[in-house]
Formats: sequence, structure tokens, C-alpha cells
Amino acid sequence: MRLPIMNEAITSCVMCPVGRSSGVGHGGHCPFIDRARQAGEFLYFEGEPATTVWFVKRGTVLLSRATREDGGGDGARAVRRDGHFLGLEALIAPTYVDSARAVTAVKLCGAPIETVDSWLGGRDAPARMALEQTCRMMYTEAPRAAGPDGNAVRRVARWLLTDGSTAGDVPRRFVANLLGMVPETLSRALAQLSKEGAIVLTRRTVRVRDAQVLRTLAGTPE
Amino acid sequence: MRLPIMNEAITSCVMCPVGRSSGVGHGGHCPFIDRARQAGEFLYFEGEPATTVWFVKRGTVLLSRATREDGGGDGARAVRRDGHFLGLEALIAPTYVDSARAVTAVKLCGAPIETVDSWLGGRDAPARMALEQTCRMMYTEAPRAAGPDGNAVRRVARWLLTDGSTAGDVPRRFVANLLGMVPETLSRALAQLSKEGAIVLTRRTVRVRDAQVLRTLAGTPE
DNA sequence: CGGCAATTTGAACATTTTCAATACGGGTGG
DNA sequence: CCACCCGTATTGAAAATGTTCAAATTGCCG
Repeated sequence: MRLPIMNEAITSCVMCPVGRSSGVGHGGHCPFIDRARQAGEFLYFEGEPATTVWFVKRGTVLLSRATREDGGGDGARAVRRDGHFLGLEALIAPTYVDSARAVTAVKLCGAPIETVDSWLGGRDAPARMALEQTCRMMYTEAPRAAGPDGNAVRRVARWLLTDGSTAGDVPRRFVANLLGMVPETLSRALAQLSKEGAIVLTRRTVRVRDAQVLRTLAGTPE
Repeated sequence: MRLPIMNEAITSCVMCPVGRSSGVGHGGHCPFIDRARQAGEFLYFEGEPATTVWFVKRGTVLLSRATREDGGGDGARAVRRDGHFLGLEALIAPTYVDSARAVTAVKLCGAPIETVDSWLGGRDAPARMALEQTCRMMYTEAPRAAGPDGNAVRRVARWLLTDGSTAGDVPRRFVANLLGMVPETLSRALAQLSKEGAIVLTRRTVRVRDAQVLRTLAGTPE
């Protein structure tokens, strides 16, 4: 069952969800400003102050996150297309979480976070709260298996660093699945991490002993 | 940089985002009803009519999606914890997209979709619209590499089925990354799919020729 | 004190990655 | 308009890594 992203192409603000919810066509004014980007251009970079929120009207944008300290890794993370928002992390974080690059010519509209903030209405409104919680969830989520993320040991180390607190709750076999490996492989990876002194292991618990070692093995910044 | 999910444990409705945005403590009433689940219990199943939206106050819930037709594959997809919403797809789809199972004892609160609908306020309000677009995005997204999703050919076939329209836009090397493989492997997988007659391949485009063959190779329902 | 289910371990087997070399396709400059 | 260049995609063969399958271990629960 494939959910339609958008019923039809967005050609005018009256057809655009953003425009419509701003009341365009009924005397309202949409605070988002049309922009265009060529294929290859960046909209924003990971780590940069999150100043503007974007809405994609037409085109394809690629989100990526540096996977290595040197910025070498080009971890593509997701594709955003017609009808998607970009940079919503501006609502809940000071900086962009990933870099956004147009991979086709793109038509979008954008607005400064302050504008978006008031456009969205009171912080306490249920819809606003749900939106923020959802963003928080999306951007907090352990970076998925993006790219051949190195070997199993590295993936497990990375996961323990970001999502370690659930390590005790979630049965091994599910954790393995989340990490894209079979339970046997997870088991061996944990054994390895234990041997290196990064964690303390019992059959049903994992405790981080030395986060620094873990970070080294994960090969990530932070 | 790790974003905090929640500042403190949720012990009363006054401290709960859902409660606060319902005006609890200021004369308001929260429509969400407290529930508890034991470890192992399911909250809902994939494919079932999406009737209620949940909010996790305390505990860990695992989202999974059947990966094979026979429901055999137990593809864990994500972990939801304190402060997360569950079943938000009810806003935009008739059925749940994945199954939710408590992996610890869980405290949550839930409300029927009709209630949530009016609680969230007008469908045309910006925040509501943004929330829905975001949900749409999340649930439309190509099912990430969850579990050892079979071999490269299967992963690529599956991706072409769900996200195929971007196949032409996004440079191969990024697609490879999104699928958790190196470009060389993607190249070989595409060559294979082409040999099987499922797709037509040029150096920079991919066109689906026979979706049925593709589905067979992907080994999924739909 | 058994019995069960999940996890761990071992060894053979598949698949993917790596590394290096080659083929394309598009853009550039003549 | 055509030849040349450059970066991306493809192909091949060896090496590394993960999976599979079977067996042993462990901890929990009755």
C-alpha cells in the first residue's frame, strides 16, 4: 500500500498545502517565499545554524550526514520530494542535523524560523506540540544503517552511543534486526566490544563501561 | 550532539506535553486516557484499522513490519520511548503501517482518532497541516534497511517498487548509500535485475519494465 | 529440579566489499 | 561538428565480512 505523496503537482499557492493553510485564495497571505535551486546546489549544511524551514514544491532533495570525523563519509540518509518539509529541526534544535542538496532542479518555498514559529501558532496548541514531538523523535532516532556503515562492531558501537539506554530493554534479536544484522552477528560484535573493554556484558544486559573506547570503535565525532 | 527526548519522567498530566497542551492545570481536560501494557503485549497490528493514537509516557515500544508475505519476517523498524507518539498514521491512513509491541512494561495514554482529530484543531491550521505532511513523509519513506533484508538484489528491487520514481534523479552513488551498499554492489544488482527483465537500464536512468517480476524478486506482498 | 526459549559459539558457505582497471557519456574547446 | 577529458558507472578477481546451520550453554519459570 503506497501512500500518495501529493495528489497533483503544485503549480500555484492555492494548490499548495502551505498556501492553503495560510488562507491563500481566502484573503490570507503565505509567509513562505518561492525559491529555486539548481541540481547540485546545497540548501543548508549539517551543523550550520538552523535559520530557515523549507517546503519542497517540485524536485528532489537529498539529505546526508557526515559519517566520519573528517567529513569524508557521504552518508546519504533520505530523499525529500514534492510535499515534504525540510529543515524542520529548526523548531527544536539550534543547528541543522543534516545537509540538504538538490539533486534535480528544485522549486521550493522557505521562511525564517521566527516567521514559521508564529505562523504555526501557539507553542501550546496540541497540533504544534505533536509536530514538535514528532520532529524530536525523527531527529533523535539512531542514525539508521546508512551506507555500508563499516562493519558490525562499528554499527553496534554507534548504536550503543546513541540509543544505548534501550539496550537493556529490547531483546537482542530485535536489536540485531534494527541494526541490520542477524542475532549471531550482534552477539559476536558485543563479545568483541566487551573484549576491548568498552562494555560490560551479561546475557541480558549491556552496560557501557568506557564511552571513549566506544567512540573510537564507532569512528564518529560527538 | 544528542537531543534529549524528554527533560524528565512524566509522572502527572501536568508534566506531560499532551496534558499541558490540553490545558491540564489551567482548567483544561486531556482527552487521552491512561493505559498500561505489560512487556510482550501488542498495542496494535500492522494492517489493522488505525483507530487510536498513543502517547508513550514511560517504557519502550518496538515497531516492526512484516517483511515477507507469510508474515514470517520480523522486521524491527524503530524503537519508541518516553515522549513519542505511536500510531499517528491514523491521521493520514486507514490502517496501521506497522505493529507495535511493548518490550518493557509501558505506561501510555491513548485516544480514538476522532477525538484526536478534533483535539488537534482545524485541518487547515498550519501546525496541523505540517504535522500531517510530516507523518505522510515518515510513513511513505522507503522502508529502511531493516534487518538483513535479504541480498542486494532484493533490497534494490524493493526500493525500486517504493521509491522508484527518484531512481532517475538521484545519482547512483547516493542511491547505493541509501540502500546500505557500495556503488559497485548496486551496479551489479541493477545489472541482475535488468538481465531478469524487470527493468530497463541505461547508464543514468532506470525504468521499471515489469513490476510483477520486480515484486517477485523483492519477495514482498503489495 | 527439569524444560523451554533465547543467546552464544563454531565451522562451512555466501555475499559483499575492496582495489584496480576499463568503459561510458557529457561537456569543453578547437 | 568533432576530438578530447573528466568524473561516474561498470566489471573482474581476491579478500574480508556476515550468514547459515547445527550444537552447546544459560537463565528464567513453573
